[in-house]
Amino acid sequence: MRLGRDFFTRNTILVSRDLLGKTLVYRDGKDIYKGIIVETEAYISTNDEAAHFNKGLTERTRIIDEAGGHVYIYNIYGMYQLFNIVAEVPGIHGAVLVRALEPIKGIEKMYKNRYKKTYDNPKRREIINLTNGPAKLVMAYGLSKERHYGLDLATSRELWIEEGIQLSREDIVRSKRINIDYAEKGRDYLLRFYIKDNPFVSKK
DNA sequence: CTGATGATGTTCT
DNA sequence: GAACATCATCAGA
Repeated sequence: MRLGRDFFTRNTILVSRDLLGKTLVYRDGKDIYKGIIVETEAYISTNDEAAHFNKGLTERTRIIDEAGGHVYIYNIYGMYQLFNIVAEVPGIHGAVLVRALEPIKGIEKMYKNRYKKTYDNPKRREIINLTNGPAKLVMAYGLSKERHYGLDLATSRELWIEEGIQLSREDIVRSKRINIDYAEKGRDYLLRFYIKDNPFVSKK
């Protein structure tokens, strides 16, 4: 069952935590991709200099003003794109960065998207490396800002979130976010969540 | 396994 | 003109 609007229009930090264990589904024509979300980060509207929308919205971030459930994809370092999910009700600004997935379906296609070669007796290392980072999962799924920016996960026919695996409290680890040391306010906030001992988590 | 380095171009000042 | 929510690759151990 797809998650509806009510899941996404809650507090950003709760959405970020509750996204763990859920399934990100992408249907591209006849290809279906599925993966369990194993790592997320929350970016919030107050006192968080790491958030792109900290000083108001721009052309890049405008979708964050919409209702929770919309897709925010942006370019980084000139060569990568990262996938985020808008949270909160319209007018409140918050977003969740999806940092890592555990591939469930469409693995052979992901492999081709990532390595540009056919899937044949892959190494374990290559499978882990498919989706264990925020730009990697975008490449594996074949998502892009041009095609998917602004899609609504609550209603889209090609991209949505489903229930996945059941987690208990002790399966969830909370820590500082990655690579935001430039942010004086916010660098030490515990807004990163990941599934304990999952091999696809990007960093310990 | 770890840590260091270079690639690369959009976005915002 | 600087900054940047990253990754692949390489050297060393």
